[in-house]
Amino acid sequence: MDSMTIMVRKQTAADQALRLDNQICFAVYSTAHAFNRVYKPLLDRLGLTYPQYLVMLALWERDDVPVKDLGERLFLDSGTLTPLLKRLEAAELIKRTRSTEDERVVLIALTSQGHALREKAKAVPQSILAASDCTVGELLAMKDEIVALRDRLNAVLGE
Amino acid sequence: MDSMTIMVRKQTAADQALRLDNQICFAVYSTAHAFNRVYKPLLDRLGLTYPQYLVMLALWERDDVPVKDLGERLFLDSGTLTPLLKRLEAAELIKRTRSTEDERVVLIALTSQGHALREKAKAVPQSILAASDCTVGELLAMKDEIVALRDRLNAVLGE
DNA sequence: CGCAATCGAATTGTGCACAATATAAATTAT
DNA sequence: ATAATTTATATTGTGCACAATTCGATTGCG
Repeated sequence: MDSMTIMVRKQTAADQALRLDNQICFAVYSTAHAFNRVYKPLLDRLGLTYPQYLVMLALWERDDVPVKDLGERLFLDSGTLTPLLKRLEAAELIKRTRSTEDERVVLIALTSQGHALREKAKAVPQSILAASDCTVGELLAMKDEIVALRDRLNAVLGE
Repeated sequence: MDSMTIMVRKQTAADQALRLDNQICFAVYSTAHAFNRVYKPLLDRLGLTYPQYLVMLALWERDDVPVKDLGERLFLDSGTLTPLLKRLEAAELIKRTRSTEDERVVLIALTSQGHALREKAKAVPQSILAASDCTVGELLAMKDEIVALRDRLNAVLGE
């Protein structure tokens, strides 16, 4: 009966551990979807998807950069970025040009329309802040915790 | 010059607000990807993707449930779940059967292999906990904050 | 110098994620 | 009971996301 009790306790601990890890990862996963759904109607007006919006945000801070650079800033690879960037080029928000110095790299630059879209995009953040129903301070604190977690996870991936 | 100063200040505030909201949503978005990448090698051994793993976790807690139920628990719709569940059925982890009481609903039940996979899955959470490099308490606190944020976002979507 | 190794993008194939639509079954209203 | 509406799932089309592979350009090493 002792050994049986121990077995039952071990199973319970494993179950709870599994449940815990799931809850945290699932919390992040489902919150990302929730954000996406809140952003969607706002970004529809700009003609952007959320990943495209992220790319534009990155480019508004610094453009004329290689695809590789964008990928490192956004944690995305060329398999994701290449078709996305082609769609942004088709929408005439960016221009893709091969570097003359190194023919392997493709430089991404904003068009005048791409720059102009920044003004319209300024309406977006207030709506999100309102939807989150948090103070700026609370969100900043959460962000720092989440980023710290992300960076530890990414550190494990880099061995 | 006064009016110009005001304009400049307004622009700076808008820029910062936009940057802030971006950082929080992007933090969640990029952390979800980081989790996915950490899970992948572990779940490969089980023959599951991360969304499939979430479905299995939900079913291990309660199965013989309609697709609708799963969708509500995971915040996913039938367009996502139907093909995913068909793949799990092809892998012989679940069985999909029309309810006899209400022919509209499809009930999802675990097969014996589906139940059995639970034992192998218990190896997963420890690795994730180790990768996160956090204490259980820290992760629980973060989870609660993130879930609270998610629920507020979802509340806005439901009007 | 020449050639292997590396590098940056692009391509291919699989699997979500969701909007919009379709369809069949059940419920409600008339 | 028949029509209109609602409900649960399935289908279609678009757009990520990433592993694996390919390809041309560049770098390094002997």
